Amino acid sequence: MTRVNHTTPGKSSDRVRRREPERSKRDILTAATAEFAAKGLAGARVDQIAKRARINKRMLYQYFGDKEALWLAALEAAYENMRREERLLDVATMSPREGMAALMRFNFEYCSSHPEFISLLNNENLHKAKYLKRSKRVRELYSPLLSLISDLLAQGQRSGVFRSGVDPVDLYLTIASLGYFYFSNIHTLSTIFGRDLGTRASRSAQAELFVDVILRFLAP
Amino acid sequence: MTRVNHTTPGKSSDRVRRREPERSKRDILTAATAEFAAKGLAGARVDQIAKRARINKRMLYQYFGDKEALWLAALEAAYENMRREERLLDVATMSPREGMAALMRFNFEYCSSHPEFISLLNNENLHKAKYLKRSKRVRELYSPLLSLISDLLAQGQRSGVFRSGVDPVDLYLTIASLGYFYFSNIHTLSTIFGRDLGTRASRSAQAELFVDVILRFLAP
Amino acid sequence: MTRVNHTTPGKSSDRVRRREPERSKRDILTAATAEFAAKGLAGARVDQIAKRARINKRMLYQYFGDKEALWLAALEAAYENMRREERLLDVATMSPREGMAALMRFNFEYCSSHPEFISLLNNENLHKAKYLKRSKRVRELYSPLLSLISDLLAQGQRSGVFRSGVDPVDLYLTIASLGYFYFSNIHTLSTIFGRDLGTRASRSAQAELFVDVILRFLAP
Amino acid sequence: MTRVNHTTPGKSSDRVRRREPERSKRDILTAATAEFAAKGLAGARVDQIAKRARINKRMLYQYFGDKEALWLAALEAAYENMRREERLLDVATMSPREGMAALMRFNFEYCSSHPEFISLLNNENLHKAKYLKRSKRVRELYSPLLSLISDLLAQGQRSGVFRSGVDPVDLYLTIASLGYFYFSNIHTLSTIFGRDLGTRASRSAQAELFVDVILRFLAP
DNA sequence: GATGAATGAGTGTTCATTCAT
DNA sequence: TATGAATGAACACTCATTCAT
Repeated sequence: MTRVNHTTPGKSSDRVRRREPERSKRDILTAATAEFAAKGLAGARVDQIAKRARINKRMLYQYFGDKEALWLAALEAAYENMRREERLLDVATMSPREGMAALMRFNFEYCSSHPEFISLLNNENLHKAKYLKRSKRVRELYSPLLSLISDLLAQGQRSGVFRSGVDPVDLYLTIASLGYFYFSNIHTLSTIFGRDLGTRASRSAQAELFVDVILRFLAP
Repeated sequence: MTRVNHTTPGKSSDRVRRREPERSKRDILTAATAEFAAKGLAGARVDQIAKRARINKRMLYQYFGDKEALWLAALEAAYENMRREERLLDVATMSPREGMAALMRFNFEYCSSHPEFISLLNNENLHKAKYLKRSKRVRELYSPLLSLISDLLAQGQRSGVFRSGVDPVDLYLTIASLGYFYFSNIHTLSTIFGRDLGTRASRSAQAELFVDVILRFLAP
Repeated sequence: MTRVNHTTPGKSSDRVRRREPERSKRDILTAATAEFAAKGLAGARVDQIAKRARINKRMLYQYFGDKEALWLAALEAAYENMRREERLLDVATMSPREGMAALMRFNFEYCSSHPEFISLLNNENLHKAKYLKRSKRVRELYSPLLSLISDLLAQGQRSGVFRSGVDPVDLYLTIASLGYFYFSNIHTLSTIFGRDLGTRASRSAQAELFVDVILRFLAP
Repeated sequence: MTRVNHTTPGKSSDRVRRREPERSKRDILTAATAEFAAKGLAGARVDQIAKRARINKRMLYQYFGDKEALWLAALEAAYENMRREERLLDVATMSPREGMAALMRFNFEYCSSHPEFISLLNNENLHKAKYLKRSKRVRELYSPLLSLISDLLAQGQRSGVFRSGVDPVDLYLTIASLGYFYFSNIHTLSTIFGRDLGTRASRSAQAELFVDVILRFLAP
């Protein structure tokens, strides 16, 4: 019944992980993202998140407060990750048409390879953005993106490849729509149309179609 | 132990409704649609559905089997309602450009006025269309719609207002994307952009923008 | 919605059975016996009994009162049926040893072919004979049986084939034990011994063994 | 909302028991055995078991899985307890006749003092040994018992006190029948014969009668 | 007499969260 | 810091019984 613990704190070979709060936190967030994405906020199970993260449930509450706060943390991380990768595109160095095409393709492909992003956003909208409204960070992420689109639009107009009169927010919404919807509804659409929309060929053709939609919309 | 019933026999507005199975069934489906749309499949509460429908919970199980079967019934009804209203547009009698614009506007406005449709579809996709796959009816609803789009496209090509080479399914996906995404993500987008995208003015402007996107895409 | 009923009461070809209360009652009792025997009093479902009997549930309550009264009715019927068949043996005309052997074999075989008898008795004992105590009829059934055993014993003692000093109730309990236990516990015993005790060969050998036990017990 | 705890920390008789999983498990099993024995599997209430065990219902599911697994655990424990006590008899050191008499008496008395054993077995047979079939442990308990009976039989035959030609399994079934039936049906039998079969005098006389039955059966 | 829709009190089971160790 | 046993409130689902028609 008595348990003697011979491990020395700091020893990396400890069977029980100790004093690695940052790693524990990251593991929890990764596990939470997977669980929330797979089952939604209501369907996700705190026990399952703790098990996936291989941490004790108590830690989860210690680090994040409660399930809802953990949800917000996962949501913020999803937004940040998306925008971070988007920034890496370095669209500013491209030609206006190439830049717009790259933005469209990135949005489409990111949605394809990050279903958790779509799932978290859909569920957050189910809750009328209740949790996102508490976030101070996410709103700031969109300002640089809209600036970038504005710059591309202005540059394209000057060089005559884009028409004038297109609002950057309108354009962003159009790009986002085309990128998001296909994967948000891929399971119902595949079922209804009787074919798998997730194959590489389908996705690739669809991406180019949507690039075409955008460029025709912007054409003078 | 004694139960006093103050209702008058024969009065149709009795608080306790009896012997009206069809009405009970309809009430359950209406209540279920509202509850599922508001909270998702996992978040919805059977007790709450029964209370909203003003029926005994037992009836719900008698008529629909279980929560999941009720979910599928609500989902099927949502699809059918959408396609039924769409058919009432009578697009076939319009000019090709008017018809396409009407389809785009209808999709956008239906999503606007039927948030439950979006919510149910999103949640069904969270479950990878598990329940929709059991449905025999929904798949049949899309065939007439695609025929209609094909006819409009062909007619527009013959009269020179549309270019050739546009696939009907691609076009449908584009229309659906633009109609769906805006309202699917309206809460997060409103939060991020700091303004209410749900106002009449916003919606109206957005609808015309998306009609423009579609017509430019189809233009020769 | 309106339903016109053209059937005349008394017509035997009615789709809906009418005015056959005795048959309905018998059907209910048969169905109840099967359901109670299969699942016990607590596990049996009134809905299932009504469905098996092909009658409306309301009839069941009309004829029998409630589930517990129906249980007692089934229990009484089981006892009566057993003793009725036993009387048909006409043991009184046999020699003492043949008569005792016949009683033993009958008990064993009746338990074999009427598992519902065992099941109902076991369940009634689970309830500490709570329902049987309300019965006025069952107690009377045993008096003739004990008289019969007494007569056989006396006759056998006079003719020298049985020893004296054997109490009729003791003997009855011994016979009943050997007949009952094997089939009451046939599933657990078959599982533990790894062989099916329900085969015709097993049963037949066992019956003769138990006849032997009884006759050796009675032998001078 | 506020919760007042009047218990003194450190006192071992705390009303709220904590951190004693083994004791909790044992308490659950004890409570389950009592509840199952009193009401059968279908009639037993998980709530009641939790209340009797003075544990939270959740623990019951944590430790045993579900009601049916708990049933099997109680059933296995009942078998093991019976065979464990039987082994303590140390029959092997007795004379053959004394040994057989001791086995018969033990079986009879164990059934008398452990009505839960009979009740659990009866209910398991109602379910056609569905749960016992999943058990790997119970089958092993019977092998030593049959060996013991075989040894006693052989020894008694060599010393001339038993006849030959008696099968150990047949003998075991006879002993078990005589021990089991009387108590399995004690309530219905007491009701029918109009006297309490559970008195010390009745039981004692009955035990000796059944010992007599066995010894006469084995006599040369 | 006969129907089956309707009911309220429960039934087994699960959950997010807390607390003694 | 870390553990996992413990909790109470709910959850989906079921039941014997009643009642309007």
